Amino acid sequence: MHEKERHRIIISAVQDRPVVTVGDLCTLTGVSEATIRRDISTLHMKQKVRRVRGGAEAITPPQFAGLAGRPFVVNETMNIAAKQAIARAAVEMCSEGDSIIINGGTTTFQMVHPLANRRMQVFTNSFPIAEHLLKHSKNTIMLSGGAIYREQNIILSPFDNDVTRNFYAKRMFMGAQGLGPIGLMEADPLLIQAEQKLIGQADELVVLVDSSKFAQRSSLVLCQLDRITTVITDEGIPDKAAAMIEAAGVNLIVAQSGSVQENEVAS
Amino acid sequence: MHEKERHRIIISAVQDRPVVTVGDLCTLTGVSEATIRRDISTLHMKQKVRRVRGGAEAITPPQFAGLAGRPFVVNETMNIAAKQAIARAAVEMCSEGDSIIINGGTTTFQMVHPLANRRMQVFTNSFPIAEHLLKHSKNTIMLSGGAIYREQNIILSPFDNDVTRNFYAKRMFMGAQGLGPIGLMEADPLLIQAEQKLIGQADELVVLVDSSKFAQRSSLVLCQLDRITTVITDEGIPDKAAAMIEAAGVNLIVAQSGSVQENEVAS
DNA sequence: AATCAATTTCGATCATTTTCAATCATTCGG
DNA sequence: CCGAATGATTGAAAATGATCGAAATTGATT
Repeated sequence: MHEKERHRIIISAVQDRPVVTVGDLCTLTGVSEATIRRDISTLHMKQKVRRVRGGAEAITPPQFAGLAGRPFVVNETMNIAAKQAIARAAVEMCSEGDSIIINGGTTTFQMVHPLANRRMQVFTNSFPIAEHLLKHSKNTIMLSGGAIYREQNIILSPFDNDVTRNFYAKRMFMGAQGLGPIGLMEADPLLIQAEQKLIGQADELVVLVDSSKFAQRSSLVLCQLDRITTVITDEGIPDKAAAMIEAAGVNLIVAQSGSVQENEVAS
Repeated sequence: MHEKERHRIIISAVQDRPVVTVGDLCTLTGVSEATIRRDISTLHMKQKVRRVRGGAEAITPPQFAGLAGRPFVVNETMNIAAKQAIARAAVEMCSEGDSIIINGGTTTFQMVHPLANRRMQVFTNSFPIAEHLLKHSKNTIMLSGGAIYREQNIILSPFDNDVTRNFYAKRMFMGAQGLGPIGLMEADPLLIQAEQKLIGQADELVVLVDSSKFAQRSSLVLCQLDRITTVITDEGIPDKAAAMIEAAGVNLIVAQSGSVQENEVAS
């Protein structure tokens, strides 16, 4: 077995498991411990693996624990105020007891706080949203089934999910990557897939986008403008975009991020 | 067991209970108390856990206000050692990369800690299990869809769930309320429903019951003995029960909760 | 409430085992 | 034959487990 081959094996092995021992790699490659140690040493120099006592581990810090499943990675501190105002306006559209669908995303996640006092039926494909509502509210939570995608923080199934198909709601709330004359745009194909499974399960489609999204362009178009019932955004929306939305016959709600709205509870 | 692995297990363990004792961690990892203390000490330095007398606790204050969605409230501090030993034996049945199904329950929940070091495919109907594994392991998590029942902490759908139906696994692990000559018994109809949806999706059915369960009787029979492949229990099992199980042609594994471990081989 | 005894837990130390790094001999390919 | 890579050996370093006295907790009694 050649050196390069062993290196590939070692790099591949540390991906699969948190740590690989020298002994493991010996049986895996069939060479002596001394050689494995030399390999680990050179790979450590090349920053390909991290050398630890007893073997090697992946270079990625073992802090993944906070990364996945957490609400959202250091939650885009930008626009957080606008997102919260938008989310609050979205929740205010709903009455007690309503059934709604919330598609996963950083903006829609902000809905969990105003939802804390409600008692509604919430269907979502977002693990963090379900988790938060489960722990901090009395809403009924329904979850779509499937694999949990750590990066996007959504649950998605390659199969048709009858739970999804049988759940009908008054409104579906979703975010997006961009919103333009072409329609609603998304960047991640996985998100597209998730969203398209849910669209059509609700009477109204409500889109939550902060005003920066009107400048964004993305290659993937999710649906056309006239499929949208309502757009909720913040005060920064350009006049042109507002005109475009209203021209398409879509309701436009501009959430006041600054101060007074109705009464509010901080959760 | 490697140092890093132990650290992961410790970090994982402090998540679901206010404090973990040194003894718990010993049985969980199979090393001596001295080593556990040293580990806690280093993790304390790294701000990963807080060191307290008797063991360790999570660095985050016990702010968990939500009553539901919590792993399992104060549920049975009793038998916790036996349950952990049983769960550990269950995980040791599996190899890296295996696909398994874990049915929700207090005993099966203990499988999350030994699973922290694994990279397997885990399908579950338990929100707490999914949450823990998502945050503290690199396993692939698949979740069944449906409503989240707060009391039982499981996800259940009134509809047929194609995700469930399409997921096939080598083994399914489940707990139970009781195990007698009549078969496997459960107390809650909701759990029966959830379990019956999953049985049949795996080649082997492994039942995790601590020895107190052999005395329990319940009105609802889930399945007959011969449907079970393996029973894992603790040393307290009555001879009569052991005879009954083996007479039915079911494998019986008695997990040693206290001390002795066999040698262990990764991979 | 205060004190004392009994139990548990901790920290330090030391012996044992495991792992490492350096050295040297051997093999392999040119 | 040379040089690079590998394997083996050995003393050093590190990790682990066990032991024991000290400190803390518990709870029982006065």
